[in-house]
Order: sequence, then C-alpha cells, then structure tokens
Amino acid sequence: MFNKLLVISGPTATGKTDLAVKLAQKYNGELVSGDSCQIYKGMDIGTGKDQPSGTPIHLIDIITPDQKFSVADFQKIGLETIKEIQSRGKLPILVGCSGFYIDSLINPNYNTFSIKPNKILRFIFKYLSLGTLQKIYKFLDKDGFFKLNHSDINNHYRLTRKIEIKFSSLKNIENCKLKIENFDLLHLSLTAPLDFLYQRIDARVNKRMKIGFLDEIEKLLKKYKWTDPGMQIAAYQCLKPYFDNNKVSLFKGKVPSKVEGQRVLSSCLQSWSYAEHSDARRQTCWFKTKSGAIFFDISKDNFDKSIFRLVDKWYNKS
RNA sequence: CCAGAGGGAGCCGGACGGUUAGGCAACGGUCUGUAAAACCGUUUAAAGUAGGUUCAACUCCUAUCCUCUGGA
Repeated sequence: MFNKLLVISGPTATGKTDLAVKLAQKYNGELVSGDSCQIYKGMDIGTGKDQPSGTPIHLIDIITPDQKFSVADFQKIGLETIKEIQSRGKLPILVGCSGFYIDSLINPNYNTFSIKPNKILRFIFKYLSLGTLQKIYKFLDKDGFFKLNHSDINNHYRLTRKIEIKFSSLKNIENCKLKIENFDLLHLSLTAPLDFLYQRIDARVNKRMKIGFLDEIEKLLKKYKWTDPGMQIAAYQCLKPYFDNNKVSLFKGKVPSKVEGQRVLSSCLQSWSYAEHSDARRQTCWFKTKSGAIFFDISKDNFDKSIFRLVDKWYNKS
C-alpha cells in the first residue's frame, strides 16, 4: 500500500510552493495546501495563492469568506484528501505555513478535536471577564489550572476552550492515532534569517498592490462584511482604514481626498508588512520548537540540491 | 526676511520642575476546534547645541542651529 506523505513546511515567503511543484513533477505528486487562509474562495492576492499550472493543488478555495473553519475541520478533510491521493498511487505533498494545521495531520496526539464548540457557553463567556474564566477553570480542573503557562492563563479564548472541554463528557474524546500513524513521512522545513524574509515580504506587499489587491477587496466587500471570518485575515484588516476613510468622505458628500488617501494607504501597507513580519516570526518559532522537521536555509546557495537528494533516497526506499 | 509651531530612543508620542509614560518596530516564547488567530516575556536606551535659574531641568529663561506652516 502506498502510504508516503511528504511535508514541506516553513514560514511565509520561503518559496515552499515553488519547491513543492518541482518535487511533484519529479515524483508524480499532488499538492495539499496546509494554509489556514488560502481555504477561502475569492481571497487570492491577499493570501498569496499560487496556481501552479499542471500540478493539482488541494484544499484551497474550499469555503467562502463568510463560513467558519477550524483545525478540526481541516484535520478531517485533510486526512481524507491525503488518503485519496495515495489511493491513486500518487505522492501527496503537504505544503504550508500553518503549523497547527499541518501538525493536526501528522501528529497523532490530538484527542480533543471531536469535542465540538459549545455555542451557548461561548456566547455567555464572551461577556465574562478573564478573571472569572480563570476562577471557573480553576474550580473545574485545579491541577490543569496550575499547569497553565503565563500565556494561556491570560488568553480569554483558550480558557473558554479549556472549560468547554471540561464541560463535555469524556466519552467524546477519541484518539486519531490509528488514522495517522501509518504514514511514511518525510518532513522538510524551509527557513531563513528573519531579515532576509522581511525583505522578501516587503517586496511581495508592493507586488500584491500592483496586481490589484485593492480591487480584490472591493469585490469581496460587495458580498461580505468586515466581520466575516475570512475577512479577519491580517492582510485584509490592515487595509480596512483605507476603505473606511473613503467611506467617511463619501458619507460627508465629499470626494475622497487623494493626498489623505495616499497617506492612509501607506500607513495601511506599513502595518500589513509588519503583520507579515510577525507571522514569519511566529511560524518560524512553531516549526523550530515543535515540528521536529529537517531544516533548510533558503538563503544559502544550492540548498535545494540536498533536498532533492534526500527526497530521492526516501522516495525510492522499499 | 518676518511671524508662528516644533526639535526626545529605530519610529510615533502623552504628561510633568524630582517618581517605569505609552504605542509601534525589533528579539524570544506559548500552542489540542479563531492559529496569517489569541496570548506572554525582553529591550538596563532619550531629550538639537551652548549657556543660565534651581538642591533638582525633557519641563523655566537666553542665545544659536535645524525642521515645518503661514506671510512678504
């Protein structure tokens, strides 16, 4: 049975897709996107979708921006997709920067994804203070509470989720171990010094503006709201002040001032590029500390040669 | 040339005659249904220049340089 799975992870702007396409061509593969943003239809420029010609790519454009999606959904559909590709004797190549999403497909230890969000509880908890949530969680699970790190204990969302899990019956917890552990896995991760990535990110921001990012947003706004899940993606939220500024001018019966518009726009672009720097940092941190992958620095010459050698060896063994 | 406003950390910037401003960036980290999310930690750094007043000056005074705005 063909059970190989190649994973190419790494922070944004490391050229993962390019590499994955080359590997797909060489080893009869198909790409599976491990990207939490490219799942949205119509959000192409802002999420940096590449549409490689000739190589199929799965799990992009699977929902509309007004739909909710989560790792649990991704795990389900991702596993199905990978197995389906394998069943056709092709090599699935999981490629992306969303560490949590990728991990959900290759790490067998996630066992709470079957516990569904509790809508009533979440609705009520929205109005409770952080301190109150801490007290509730402490009451329900004293040991668990004291194990929380400094970051989780201050995280409203994560505390809600932890309490939600405590509220659900333990019967719901099922292990996904059996579904996952039979992959023959090779996990490669691309890295680069941060300042190297920042330069590429900034160049990419400019490029995306040139190929019509503003038009894309305008089109999206005809159908969707700024509060929709897909519209929460940093690239889009960062440009919101620009559109708000235009709207306010029109509301007052004025034509939006060009000078003011330019000023707002450039500050939007600054925060967009900062947001992407921050993504790159966080993603780098995830892969470095959690993934256990083999790393390749893309700022070094000929880094891809050793990748091809490694993949070749792995692909051709038994 | 005249008048006004202002000069502070990599950037923005509030207050104040004495005590950590704050934010952004940068750097490090957390991660089991929002993950391009959410959250945490770190930064032993400044006051255009020269004087003066004061126990004490980023803050008050004088000179000088520079920037911006308006007017000739």
